[in-house]
Amino acid sequence: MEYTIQKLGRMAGVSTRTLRYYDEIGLLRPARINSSGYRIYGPKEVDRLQQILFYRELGMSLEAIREVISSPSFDRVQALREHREKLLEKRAQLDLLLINVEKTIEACEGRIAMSDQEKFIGFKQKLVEENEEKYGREARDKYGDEAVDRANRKVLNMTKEQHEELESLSRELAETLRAAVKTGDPAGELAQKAADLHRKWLCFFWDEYSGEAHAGLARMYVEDERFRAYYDKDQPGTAAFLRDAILIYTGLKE
Amino acid sequence: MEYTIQKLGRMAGVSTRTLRYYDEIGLLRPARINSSGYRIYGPKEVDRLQQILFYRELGMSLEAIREVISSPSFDRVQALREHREKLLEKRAQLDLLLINVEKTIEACEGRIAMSDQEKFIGFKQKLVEENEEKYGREARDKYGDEAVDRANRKVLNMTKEQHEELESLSRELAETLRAAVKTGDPAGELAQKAADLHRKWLCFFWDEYSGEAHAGLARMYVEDERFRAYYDKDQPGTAAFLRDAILIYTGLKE
DNA sequence: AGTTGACATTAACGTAACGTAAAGGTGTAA
DNA sequence: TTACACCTTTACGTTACGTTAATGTCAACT
Repeated sequence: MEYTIQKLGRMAGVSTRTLRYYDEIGLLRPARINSSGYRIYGPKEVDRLQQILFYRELGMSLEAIREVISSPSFDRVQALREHREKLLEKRAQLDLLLINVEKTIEACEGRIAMSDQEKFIGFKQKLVEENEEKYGREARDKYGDEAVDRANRKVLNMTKEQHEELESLSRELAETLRAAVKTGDPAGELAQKAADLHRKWLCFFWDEYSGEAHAGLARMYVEDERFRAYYDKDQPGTAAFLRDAILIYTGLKE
Repeated sequence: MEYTIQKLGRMAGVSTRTLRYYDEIGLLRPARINSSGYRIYGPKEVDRLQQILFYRELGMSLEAIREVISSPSFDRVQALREHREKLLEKRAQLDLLLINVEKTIEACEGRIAMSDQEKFIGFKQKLVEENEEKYGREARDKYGDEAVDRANRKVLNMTKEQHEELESLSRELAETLRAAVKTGDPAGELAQKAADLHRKWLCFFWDEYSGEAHAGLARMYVEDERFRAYYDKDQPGTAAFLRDAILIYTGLKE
């Protein structure tokens, strides 16, 4: 099956300008040019465009997309599996946003209170997106001078190191918490380590740490059933366990 | 609670540059400037930023956001309810994309066939987004000269009229189909009207209509259990009913 | 045979929403 | 007092296209 630029655009839901731009930057070249200079796209281009749109949907830059799908080691099925994972992550984040908006409505109506922290839960998807952009380049640069370059510099929001630390911190927290819940003892070593990791994680966003605020957030995790359902979805009771651990950690257990 | 620019940025997950930009364009002004010229944000600004981020998440332009939330008739709770609806739509579209990626994986592995149309299911969210941008302005312009202006012009992808026609067509199709399913007769008048509406809807994207392709798409809706589950989610049996109606409509019932 | 009107082309300037860098003032902890 | 993380304004750069202009192509109607 062959398509002119408009037909392909209509089918895929993109403008002709977009397709010409993709041609211009070498991201998606037409299969051939007919005698009148028209761009003609074939089945291979259709599939490539689909791949491009998947990556675009996940917030990757066109430059990075081109590097990835033009790589000789590019594995289409593998890429699709990764898309699936990323789309699932995105949906989880969307669910958080939905909880957020529902809670905000109730807060507006004065039925519940809401901390400033809570008001921004679910907006952090950027962390995922930025991640992707960098991984594409890093693979090519093989952790070259860019890493060394940025190492000695401060960046506005977060340096790459901070970002990576945050990622590994999140993972460590999740693992520790999972193990701690199994012990069943919120005063135990593992649980207290989890509370400490949670404090460190918070300090990435807060920068004025107080035990009261920490404990307040912990209570909030549990008191609102919708958030609790989200946090408990892997292991029931996790939110309550973390709250108890934090209350002990901060010495505010009353 | 008061925040400096960086603290607010960290909490909300946006850069300081973004906050300064929002100040510059009058979208989010700080509560006050302290004696050193520092921007200080208060609780009202926190809430306003949250609103801005909700709208931004839904793809609205900053200009349109400002118009909406600065309007004297702006109702915060009403806006939040709309956010909820839009977020739910977005999640539904994400689910379609997930089905798409899963089907594509199977198609890559040669287990199933996939039409070119199917490959782009779930990428149409732009229709929703563009919609929003315009509604914001239209409310202000009161369908002024812009409508007249664009009326006589051809637009690359779709004119506003085409877009609106598509929207109303989609609604009409959904309603007709819902009523037709209740009759239970795919050869009946309502069902055939639904099939005709579906053909018109298709012609917005296809532009080369053929009964075979139409029937092929109809079969596809039903044969794949995942798509079927999606289309049947309001009323079970809808997909199969539509397929039967289309097979009769195209005279290709074999 | 001419005209219309939807399609296609290149070229080039415009735009949104910031990123990034430069040059410098502020606040506090060592 | 020196370091260093914070703040400021100014200004140019970037991405991913939108938009306009000027022009060629093609099938259909008159």
